[in-house]
Amino acid sequence: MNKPHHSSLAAFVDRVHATTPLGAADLKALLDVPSTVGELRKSDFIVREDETPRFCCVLLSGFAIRYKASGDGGRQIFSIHMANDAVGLGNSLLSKADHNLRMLSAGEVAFIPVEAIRELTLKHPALGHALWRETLLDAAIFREWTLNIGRRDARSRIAHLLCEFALRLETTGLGKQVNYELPMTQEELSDAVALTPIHVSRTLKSLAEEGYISRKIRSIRIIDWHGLVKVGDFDAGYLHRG
Amino acid sequence: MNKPHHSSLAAFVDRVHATTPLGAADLKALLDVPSTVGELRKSDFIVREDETPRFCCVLLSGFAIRYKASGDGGRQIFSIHMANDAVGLGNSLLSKADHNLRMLSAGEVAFIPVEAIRELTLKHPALGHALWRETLLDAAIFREWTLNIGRRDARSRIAHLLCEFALRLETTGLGKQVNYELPMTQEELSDAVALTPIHVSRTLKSLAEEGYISRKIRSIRIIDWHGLVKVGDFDAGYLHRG
DNA sequence: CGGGCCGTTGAGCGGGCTCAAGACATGTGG
DNA sequence: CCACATGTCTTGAGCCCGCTCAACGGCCCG
Repeated sequence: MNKPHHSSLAAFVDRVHATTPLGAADLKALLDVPSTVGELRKSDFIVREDETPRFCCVLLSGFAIRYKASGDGGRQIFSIHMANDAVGLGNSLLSKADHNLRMLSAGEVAFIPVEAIRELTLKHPALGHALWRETLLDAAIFREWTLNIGRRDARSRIAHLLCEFALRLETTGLGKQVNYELPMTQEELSDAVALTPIHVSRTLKSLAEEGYISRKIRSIRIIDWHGLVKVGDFDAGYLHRG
Repeated sequence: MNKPHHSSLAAFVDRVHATTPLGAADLKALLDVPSTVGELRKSDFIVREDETPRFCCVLLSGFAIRYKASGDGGRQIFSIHMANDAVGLGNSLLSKADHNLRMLSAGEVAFIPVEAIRELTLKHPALGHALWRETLLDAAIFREWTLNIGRRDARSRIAHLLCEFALRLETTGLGKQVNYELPMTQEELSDAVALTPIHVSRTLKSLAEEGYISRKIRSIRIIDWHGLVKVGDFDAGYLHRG
């Protein structure tokens, strides 16, 4: 977390503008919001549960997860974030973080003080509206995630996650839809889909044997996209992609 | 959905003001937002998936649920709403509803046109901020809900839901913490905790046999609050109650 | 070459599901 | 008031998906 950096948010601003068109003044204000860029390492915390969040962050590179632990040590991952996602908007406006936000890989993060966000939304209502919508899009993805965990079996859950990840990576320009690198271990995957790592391993294997995917370590290649979509009960509508 | 009604939002406005203090002008603006009150019956839809939401609503009485169905007919309930909850804020700012919003019981609903909400937030940034926070509080509850489904066993899931409901009913003045009416069938309960209705029945029975609760039809009495809290791995922090 | 991770595989168990029937409520019309 | 229908809750019996425990193999990095 060192030098102030102004151009780093450009890609993020573009994305917000694409989902919620903004005026020039609003765009400039968002682009010029004070922020510091930090290089985080794998497993670093961005926000820890019960802390008072002081920053809201934009992920510039790398991957991050949001999660919470249950009393008996179980962990549930709520979302996986990638470049140009605003993470911790949800946490930062509340006085106390209710979940953890942590790097899945090494990466760069732009830290924006919460007061700056607050000031921004009060001076630029349209911008407040746009950021609000940003958190709502996030919530829509999260609802599908919950449906996935609650009402689908292991095969569908994993297939669904693979489809979602493929599309989200592609929309942010981080990989080809049918061939990408999963930035997490099977244990982390299991915490995302609420299964055992062992069962994740077996399920991935069977998806490969049935010809839906092939894989080398964490590199996923989707061989039968339509088949995988069907297995995963996947309907991209909830991603609200243009 | 008939006569305009101005005082009906008073309790809702009070609640927003309590969680996010607002100035007099903002309070008045929110209180005077155009709305129509409708009497809905049990099972009526407020918003249906894939529709374009035209209203955002405040529940004045009765109970409502948000849910989504999976391809094979499974249903996942995401939240249960009660009096003075703003429902459909999350849906209404997006162009297409990604989930269903439906009455669990008969009740009154105040419908606020989405354009009115938009206008309100642009003219009164502090109000926009407050409503945004309202949706974030909702999201915090939802995360715990997902953790519940993903990482706890049947006993804990149901105990947790009973605890959450007890506290939320009490904070909105709808019942005593240890003695209240569950406004839903066991089948609906099962869609909330991602179990089978049969297993819900058995689990409720065993919670009763072990002395945590007693029940008559859908009337729940919590006998051992601390015990139930422990079984449910319940920590009220996520409710962000003052 | 040794020590961590990580992923794979096997064997056995068990929590929650399925299928099916019966017991209770509630409401409706006669 | 009863007869009946419908929806809800309960109980039983058996099975299977996913979990647990445990061992092994591959890979990376010192």
